[in-house]
Amino acid sequence: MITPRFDILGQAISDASRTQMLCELMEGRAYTNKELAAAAGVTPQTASAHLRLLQNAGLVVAEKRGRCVYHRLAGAEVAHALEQLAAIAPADSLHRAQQRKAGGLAQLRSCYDHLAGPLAVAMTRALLDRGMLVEAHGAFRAEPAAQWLKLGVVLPERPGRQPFARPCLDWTERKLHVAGPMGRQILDHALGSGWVKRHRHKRGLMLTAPGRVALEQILGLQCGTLAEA
Amino acid sequence: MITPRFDILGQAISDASRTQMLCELMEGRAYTNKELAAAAGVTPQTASAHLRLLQNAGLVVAEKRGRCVYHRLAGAEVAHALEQLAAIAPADSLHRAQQRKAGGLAQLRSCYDHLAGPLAVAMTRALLDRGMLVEAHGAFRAEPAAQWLKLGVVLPERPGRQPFARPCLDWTERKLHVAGPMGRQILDHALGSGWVKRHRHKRGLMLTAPGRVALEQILGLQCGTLAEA
DNA sequence: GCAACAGTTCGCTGCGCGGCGAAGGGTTTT
DNA sequence: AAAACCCTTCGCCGCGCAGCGAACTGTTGC
Repeated sequence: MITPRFDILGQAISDASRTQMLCELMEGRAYTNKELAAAAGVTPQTASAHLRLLQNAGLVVAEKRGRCVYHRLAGAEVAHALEQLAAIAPADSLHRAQQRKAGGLAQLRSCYDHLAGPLAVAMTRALLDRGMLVEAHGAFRAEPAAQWLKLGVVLPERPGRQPFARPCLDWTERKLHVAGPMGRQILDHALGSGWVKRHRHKRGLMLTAPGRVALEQILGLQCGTLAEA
Repeated sequence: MITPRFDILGQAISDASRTQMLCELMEGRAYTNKELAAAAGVTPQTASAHLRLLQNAGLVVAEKRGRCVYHRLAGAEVAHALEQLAAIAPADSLHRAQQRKAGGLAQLRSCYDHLAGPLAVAMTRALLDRGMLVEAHGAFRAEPAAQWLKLGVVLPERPGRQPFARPCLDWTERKLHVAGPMGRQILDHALGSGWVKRHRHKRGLMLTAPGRVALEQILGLQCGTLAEA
């Protein structure tokens, strides 16, 4: 019988501590063992064992620098597959409720290599409303517009094999936002031009004043209230 | 922290017996407890426990009829997610070698609701070569052609939200073949017109003589040798 | 009614593995 | 050199769970 080794992968994500770590890593940044241990609520030595397992499963890669070891997702395919999985995973209302109570956590965050969170969903909504994006064949097609450059997006000359603007289902909102190369360009540009900044210790991103102005000018987004993260 | 309940899903697919069952179910047919138990190499009572777990995870649904209980995948999303998972799962050469030795097993089979296996890959290859399909944006775009009707495919008037011809990565070959509504239409037509038949006890599909002729006429496929499954 | 069969429930055993404390490399700082 | 720090390895405990045999329910066929 034809059986891909689901079990290795499945075993890797079958544990609550490991899924916590993976969710943390979905931010796209590299994390140390200690950080991930704290995120999962276990001791460093336990986290170490988990990370080795994730490494063996090919989900995570490690890079040693000085006395620290930085862990990150093995690649975009891994992030993509985890997204897909999250899409069919049972939504647990308990978690969502408690994260709302925690106070607008993660209004804006990064999802491996692109923006996510309610604000990213709103941006996508605006792009669709303005006709800059068109949903077709389960993908986003980008229409030529001068606004794209203002968002830091350079449209490709000809369609590539991979989707340029891939829809990604937001974990919290269960709504689509822009991933793929376009999503990456937008995130890069937003970070580079200071529209958003990474929180120092908390997870997630922060929309700056210039960013708020830019999004309002370019997309007509009223995100003043959204930025109170 | 935002954590979808990966763990429930992960636990469901973390066991080798359960993954065996899931792979069996990926054929798209409904199976009894006993059949799945045999496929996984465990006793019926063990399989029963596994199936209840898969049911709770929302991956499988059961339907009682007479004294038999028929189990099937919960839906196309589940099949799709499992495909994605298989794409990043480590390919174990051991299994592939032993299945080759077993004698051309699964030259043609069904992958939930569409054709898969080497022959399906060859068909897709032919469709691409003839320009009936074009790969773009990570999806297949269908070009109008009279041949489509001969394959039982009715092209949609306008692009839908979901991809009409979705590429699906074959587990064994690691090559693309056609899934999505188009894939389903092709499988339905192939079964309806007697081009392929389901094996009585073995897994997989069988290409019939009329089917071989049809594929050669329509797509120029020389699949005489491929059909020896 | 009885036998045969599909499926489930129960109780038990044994392995696997998540978790931590203690101890052992390495690296950076004082 | 010593202290502080990050990470890992080792050994141990305890839970969870896969697996089976035995027994039970429900359905089909004689």
